[in-house]
Amino acid sequence: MQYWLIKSEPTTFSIHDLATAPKKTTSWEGVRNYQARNFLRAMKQGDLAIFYHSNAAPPAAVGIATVVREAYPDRTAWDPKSTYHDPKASPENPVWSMVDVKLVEVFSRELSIDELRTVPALAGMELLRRGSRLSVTPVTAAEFRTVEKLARTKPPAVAPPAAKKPVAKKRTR
DNA sequence: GCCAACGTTGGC
DNA sequence: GCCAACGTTGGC
Repeated sequence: MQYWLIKSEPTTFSIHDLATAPKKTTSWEGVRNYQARNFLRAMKQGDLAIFYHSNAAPPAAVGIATVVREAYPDRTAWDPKSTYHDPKASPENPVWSMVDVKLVEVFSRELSIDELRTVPALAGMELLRRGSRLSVTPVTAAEFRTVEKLARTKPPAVAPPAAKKPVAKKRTR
C-alpha cells in the first residue's frame, strides 16, 4: 500500500466535485509533468491519496481519495479541444497517463498549508518544500496518518489576537 | 497580480 | 549537451 498527495485547483476540480461525481469517481487527467506522470504510473489499486486544493484560499488538504483504476492513457492529451492538449501525444503514442480515483473522505475541516507547516511530523513532506510544484507526490505512511489524525482533531487554538499592547503612555503628571 | 522556483524548449 | 529564454505553478 502506497500513499500519495494529489493537487487540484478547486476552480478546476474540487473535492466537492469529486463528492458529487458519478460513483464519486473521476479520471485524474491533465498531468503534464514527467515526474508526476511517473508517480501516477506507480500507483496501485487501493493506494490512498491526500486530496489537496492548490491555488485556493487557503491552499489546504481537504480529504482522501483511493486509486480505483491504475494508469492508462490520458486521451485528453491528443484532443485538440482539450485545455490539456499536447501536440506530442497521439493514440499510438499517448505520452501521458491518468488514473481513476474515488472519494474516501472529505475532511470535516480543511488543513491549511499554514497549519501543515506547523506540524513537525510533516516537515519532510514534498508539498511543503520550498518551490515544490509537483502535482502528484508520494507521501510516507507516517505523514499520511499524521494528516488523517490532524483532520480529526480540533483546529489549533487560534493565537490570541496579538493583544494590542496599549501604548505605554508615560504618565506625566 | 506579483514573482520565485522550476521545467521545457530550441539555438548553437 | 549547454544554457538563455520562455512558460507555468502556486504561495502570497
